Amino acid sequence: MTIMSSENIPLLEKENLDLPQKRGRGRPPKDESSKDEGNRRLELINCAARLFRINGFAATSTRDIASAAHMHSGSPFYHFESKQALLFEVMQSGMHSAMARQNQALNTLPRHPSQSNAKEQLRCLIRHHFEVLLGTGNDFIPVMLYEFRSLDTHQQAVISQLQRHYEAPWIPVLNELYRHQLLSCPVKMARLLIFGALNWSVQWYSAQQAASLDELTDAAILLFLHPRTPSSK
Amino acid sequence: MTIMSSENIPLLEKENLDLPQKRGRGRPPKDESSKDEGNRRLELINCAARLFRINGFAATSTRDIASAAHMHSGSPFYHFESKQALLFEVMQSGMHSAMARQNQALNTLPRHPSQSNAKEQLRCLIRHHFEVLLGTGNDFIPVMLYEFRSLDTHQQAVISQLQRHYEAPWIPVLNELYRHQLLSCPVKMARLLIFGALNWSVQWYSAQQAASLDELTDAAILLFLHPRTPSSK
DNA sequence: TTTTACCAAGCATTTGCTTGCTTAAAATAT
DNA sequence: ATATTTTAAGCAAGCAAATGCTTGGTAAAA
Repeated sequence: MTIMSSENIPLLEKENLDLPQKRGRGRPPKDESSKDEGNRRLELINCAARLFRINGFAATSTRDIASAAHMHSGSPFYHFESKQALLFEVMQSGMHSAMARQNQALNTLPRHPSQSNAKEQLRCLIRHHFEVLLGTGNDFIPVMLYEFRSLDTHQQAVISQLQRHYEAPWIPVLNELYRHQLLSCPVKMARLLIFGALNWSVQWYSAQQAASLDELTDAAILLFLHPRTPSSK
Repeated sequence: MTIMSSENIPLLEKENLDLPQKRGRGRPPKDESSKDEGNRRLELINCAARLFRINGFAATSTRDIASAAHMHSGSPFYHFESKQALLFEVMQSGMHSAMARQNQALNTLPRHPSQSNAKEQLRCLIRHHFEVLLGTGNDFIPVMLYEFRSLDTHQQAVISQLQRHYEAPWIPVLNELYRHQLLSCPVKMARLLIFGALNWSVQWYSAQQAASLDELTDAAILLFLHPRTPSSK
């Protein structure tokens, strides 16, 4: 972003003069559901995630982020020690949220109903991953996928660890499918290629005009899984 | 990159004082194979491609590029009107080169040997695409894939057009495979998912330690294509 | 009175790009 | 063959804007 001369946010500055709270200076009221912990901080993370996703990390200035959160240019550095630390927080909170929701999605599946529900488990994992990648307001994971190199080596190690945790539930499922010959490609390679196919969707998917996430999931299953019994159906 | 105080390239400045040609000022000799057209300009494109790939477009300064090409900070602007124009050139020349080599690769295939060599054609296309993505010194296409948003709308349209040309030969091949039920997923979706799986490899592939490009190609074929005849062996 | 959450102002770099000049090879004229 | 002009390629210096971040203050809630 360019073309903005020093400290703007001009509209809000004028508009809110007569509003009761002005949402600016001073300690915020502790009212409303008590857990106010990091309310403004969270807003910064959300705004940063959106801007990082749209413009990329290096092309987004801390002034852009502050402005999107209706702050002045120096204020984000009260909440985060650096721009890079903010990026790191975006990725970390995105991963934790994604992992929590993945486990939740897996738990809704019927509990070990005999052997080969591996296919249904894969469908569930893929469907949820599309949600994480393409769902509205889910900017965190795309940022993680496309701005990994902007982290320092230590931060990269932490995120890699989280990614390994996220992918862990996929491995036994893929192994099972390989055992039953629904998957012909060795599991290690299959995992890399499948995640690639899914992750790349953030490049071309647009909510309007394109297929639904369910249809995407069906297509992916058709592409990756080979129906072993020609006698079926 | 940072930490370098004004106009450096200090080593070359001193070292080459007594060398005959100093490779700097003045018109370059027209010798050697006559076609010298844009020799220095080409060097800039190569250096820019490498740096853009490693650090990203926004995180690479024009000073970094100049320095990598052993020039001073303003000199690239003799050859290119802007940093963005240089990015555009990187992508364009990368696409033209990739398209030329793709056609060349397809032409080495045996000419229409009866019907179903579609599988061999797909293998050829995938193998070549891996080469384009992962071959040594091929920074151009990865830059195109990951820095598309840094172009303006007109440039994006031009590159999209080139991409459509590049993907054109894939479509009849995929249609043929779908007709023969070697591919179960509708062609349009299959194309998007397959390119995703391949393109994503630039994120994880490393020449040492990993598989060869041939092995990658085999794995991809195994994942995407369903062997229709269980009797075939 | 302490703490939280910010604002106001600005500093030090970095960055994209410009301007004016220089050098040496190539083209042309003598 | 020599002298002159032209041109490709770049250097040297720097400007204006943008950027990451710091410092000192301040209002309000606890």
